[in-house]
Amino acid sequence: MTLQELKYIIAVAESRHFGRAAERCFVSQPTLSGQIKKLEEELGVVIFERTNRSVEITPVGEAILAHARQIMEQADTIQQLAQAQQDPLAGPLRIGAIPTLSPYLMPLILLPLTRQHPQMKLVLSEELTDTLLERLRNHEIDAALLATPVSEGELDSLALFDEPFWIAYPRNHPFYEKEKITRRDLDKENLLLLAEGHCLARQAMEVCHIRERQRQGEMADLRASSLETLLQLVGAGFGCTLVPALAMRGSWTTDSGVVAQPLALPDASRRVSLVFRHSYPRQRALRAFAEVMLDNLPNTVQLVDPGRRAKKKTGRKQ
Amino acid sequence: MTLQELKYIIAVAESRHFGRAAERCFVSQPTLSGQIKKLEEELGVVIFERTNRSVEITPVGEAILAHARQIMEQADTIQQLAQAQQDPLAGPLRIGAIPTLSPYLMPLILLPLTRQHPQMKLVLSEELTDTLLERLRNHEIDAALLATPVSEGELDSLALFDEPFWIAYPRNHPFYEKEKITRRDLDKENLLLLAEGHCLARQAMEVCHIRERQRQGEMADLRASSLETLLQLVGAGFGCTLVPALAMRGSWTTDSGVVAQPLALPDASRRVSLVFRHSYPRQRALRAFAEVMLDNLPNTVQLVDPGRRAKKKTGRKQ
DNA sequence: TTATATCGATAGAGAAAACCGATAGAAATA
DNA sequence: TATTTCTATCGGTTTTCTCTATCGATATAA
Repeated sequence: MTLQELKYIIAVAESRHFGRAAERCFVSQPTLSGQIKKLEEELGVVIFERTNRSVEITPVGEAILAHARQIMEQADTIQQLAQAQQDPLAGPLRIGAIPTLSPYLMPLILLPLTRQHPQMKLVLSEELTDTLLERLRNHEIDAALLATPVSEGELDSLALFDEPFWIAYPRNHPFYEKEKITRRDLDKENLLLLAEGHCLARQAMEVCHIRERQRQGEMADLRASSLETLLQLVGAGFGCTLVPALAMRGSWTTDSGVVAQPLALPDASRRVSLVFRHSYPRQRALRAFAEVMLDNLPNTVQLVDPGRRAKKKTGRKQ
Repeated sequence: MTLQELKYIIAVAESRHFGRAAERCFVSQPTLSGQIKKLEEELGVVIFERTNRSVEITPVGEAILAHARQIMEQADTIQQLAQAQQDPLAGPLRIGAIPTLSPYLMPLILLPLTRQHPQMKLVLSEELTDTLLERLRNHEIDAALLATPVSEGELDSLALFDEPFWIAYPRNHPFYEKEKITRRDLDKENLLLLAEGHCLARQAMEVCHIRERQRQGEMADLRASSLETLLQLVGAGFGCTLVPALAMRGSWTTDSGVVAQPLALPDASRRVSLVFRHSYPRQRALRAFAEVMLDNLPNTVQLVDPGRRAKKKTGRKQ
């Protein structure tokens, strides 16, 4: 049995004429006759009772026809499903992001995204890097916004931007007087860190040349579970900390006694990338998503493609 | 899209392994890979996301799969429909019969039929010859029991038996004294006839050498609408009439003052045949039906195949 | 009755496809 | 590094589908 054969019997049943049915199916009449005969032989059933001047469907034929119509309907639905999917942006895109990035980046891009790609739907999740990588491998999410590099064989990543780390300290702190804060300044400080598992904690230690062991002894009991908590701790005078630039776009200085200022260190930043499975089929959708992100980032971050901002402006003028 | 391709994606989805799926479909792995790739290209959609060590179905693939399963289910149903139909006796057989035959023949065969072919279902109808022929042409019935010959190009007929005409007359009629009734006797009689349209009326006139015109003038007002009525008229003394042998198997003589006796005329009979469309596909079912009929006829009729009764008896002894 | 037209079935040839075995290529495992 | 395990790819073969041309039967028209 073939979908084609079912199409043929539907055509014959509706036109009650082999010639016209063949025409409707864009095949010759012998082709159609042959195929129907083949189907009838395969099923061992006569579907059409035909003489030279009449084609009538048998009772079994009628029953078969009903199912054939349903099959063709289902097949149509499959075609339509595929068609709807053709727009690579359509269909929900499941994106995960790390907690030190998601709450500050997503608000910047959600509105522009719905403006530029109204058909695109996002399903967001916020998890630690390791969890995101596992969900990525399990096909539970389509892509993740991470601080890279991450070592994963079957994952590809698209580098988006470098996000500098700022130093946050209480207003009564000596840093408040300084214009430039160097690494030597940092070495003397009590650096507050995020809880285990946050990549930002490890990166902050690297920037400040703090070794794991040294840290553990010192202040294992003072690790915050979120950036917001961390800044509360800073405001309460427990120390200072490194925060990613995007988290500092509010008016933290005036509100809570916490001052943030850029670090005068060349490598005090993290590279944010969009990570996805090497075999992921809708990479065009991901790229469109990334484009919108890059077009809506503040100047506090440096795009990996430095020519991008210029391009964007000239693009708008044309 | 092909039913085969849908089978393939179902197999891959269920085994999550191209090699094993191919094995399950009795094809080689390259064949299956190629077919799935072709389907994906045709739909413009990736159904399976595959790496060297994992095969995962995409969300669209999942949706397509659901419909594919429904399609295969419908296809299975078609196969089963055809299978059930394979028994040519199964499925209702729509049989029409003329009114002068049906009430006397059918009671003889219904019981033996259900005994011999329990799966066979009959749908009976009783109409005049012309109506039956038209319903036959319109595919509203599958076969008709008629007095033949009937001139119809696209119809075939299977001759069953010759049913003699008997003469029925009131008990006080001079025929009661006679042992043999010849055509010369008939000529003098007032012959009652069935209403227009009954083939029996025409046949009776032919047997008695009555011409149409002559008849019309004489007794246009005395034509019965059924054999029962006709016999009532005979009993009431309005004349005598010809009745087919099967209608005379009861005890008419004693009950109603009507006497029936065979005619001593060689051609005073009608040939009863099973008539069906030349293109009718279930002729084996008809033949089985005819066999049961022939095996259960009384000796008052002559089978067309004279060796039949003997065969039947020897058959039972073995 | 004889020509003409219509319709489905059939025959033979050509084109398309499905399929297979062998093998490449990539990744994990030993 | 060698081996194993997968899927993808490559030629070549076989099957199937499709075509044109034609037959045979029937109905219509002359």
